[in-house]
Amino acid sequence: MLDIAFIRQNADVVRAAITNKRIELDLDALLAADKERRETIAKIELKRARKNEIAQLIPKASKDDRPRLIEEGKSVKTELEELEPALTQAQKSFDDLMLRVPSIPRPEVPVGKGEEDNVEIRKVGAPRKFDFPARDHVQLMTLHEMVDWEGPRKFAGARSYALKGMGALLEVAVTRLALDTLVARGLVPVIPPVMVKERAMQGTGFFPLGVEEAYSISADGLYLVGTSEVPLVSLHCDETLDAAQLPIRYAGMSNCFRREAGAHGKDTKGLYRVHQFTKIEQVVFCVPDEAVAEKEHYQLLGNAEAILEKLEIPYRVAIACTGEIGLGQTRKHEVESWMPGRDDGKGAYSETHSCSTLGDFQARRSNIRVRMPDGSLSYPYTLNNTAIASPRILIPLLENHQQEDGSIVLPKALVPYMNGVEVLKPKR
RNA sequence: GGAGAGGUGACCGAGUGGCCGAAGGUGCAUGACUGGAAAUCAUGUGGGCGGGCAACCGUCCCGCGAGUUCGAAUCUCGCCCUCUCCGCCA
Repeated sequence: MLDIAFIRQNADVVRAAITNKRIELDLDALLAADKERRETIAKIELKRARKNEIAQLIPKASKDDRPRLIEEGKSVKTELEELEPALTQAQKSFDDLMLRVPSIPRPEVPVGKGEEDNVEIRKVGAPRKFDFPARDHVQLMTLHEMVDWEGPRKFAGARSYALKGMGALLEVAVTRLALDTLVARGLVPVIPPVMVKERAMQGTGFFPLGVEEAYSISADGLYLVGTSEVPLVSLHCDETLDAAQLPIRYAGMSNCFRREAGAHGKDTKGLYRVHQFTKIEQVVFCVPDEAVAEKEHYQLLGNAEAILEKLEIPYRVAIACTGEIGLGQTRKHEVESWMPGRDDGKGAYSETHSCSTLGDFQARRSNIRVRMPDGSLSYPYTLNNTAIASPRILIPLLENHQQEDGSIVLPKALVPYMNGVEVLKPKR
């Protein structure tokens, strides 16, 4: 959410952000609703002032004056009752529109429509050249009996799966490796609720635009989160943090649930796009200072890269263009891991991490404030980045480390987490 | 799920219809006192929204939402949350 005063004074900037982020929103409707709302407030407050005045006069008034005042009180009350619905309505449409106003992309974010307009920043590690026909993760996982593809589809539907055997152990291993890496770097591990109220989804910017993407538990009015960013940020909703306690850095671990509405037929093969997965997510609250946020952002990015390096997976980093960044994000870097089996075996870099700065967008929506050293109140900035998401990360892990006979040589850093197993041998 | 208790400012806690944005205390800030500190004394000490360059003014907020009333922290109804006991249970 943006400050309405900022929107009024910088309508052009906001308009550009709406266009560039490809958001559907009529800014003029918002400005009109704002005007309407303020004018109505002015009218109503005048009446309320009179109402309060009368109420104070009555106990002091003489017996003769009393009936007259009570009568006036009654009529003011009636007048107020006539005015108030207009305010409620104006406020409601104002609020609805405000929730759809995007944050302003930072200057370094390239303007663009889609993925093809993202700008690569660097490549780390070279894609491996195979001197044998490389298998994709579906073949490898089948060979190793790491996953049950068929069973779950009978009782849980499309895009469901069950990791088993070494597949299950690998997920535990990579998540623990990621978590340990973050803890060593000072993040506080958190296992938060994954069922949350609407306000958390709204507070973090996923609602109202993303309602279709979330599973809802209607009996209890709850939603399953698509990332632990939602509960982690919400942990501090309605709080006033002290600047001295910032930055707060969390490493959340949770299952994530996504309906993948609108992705029908896309990435249906394998474990790239699934409804339920496990993710370690980094979330940071910092003081509202661009330089500080900048530092935190690159630190989060660095953490993710460190994990990929431990897993010996080649990757590249790109900055996402305006059309690819979310409503609240002011800047997003994507880390794309090399997946040899993608693109019909030609291999491709594909997203495994996403590192975002949101400015005070989420803090405003979630009512999280910070008391600055000078005593003033402000909104903290929030940032987040994936540390690891599985099973997606298993795709590059298996595909990059496969041998001709189908065995997998595990990266050294992972071996302790696999109880000393260095090579996974195919079962078939 | 059943029975009961409770939700007031940073915290504790008073307040059962007008003089309550809210006593008192604690904490905090500033000043006085002190060599310095403690203690003491004095003063100050919430937020949202609207208006205003500002000083400031108005309005709203005593868990949330409706209602009664000229007037609600105080009365009524619904909801949420916390705690205790019982039941159930990984």
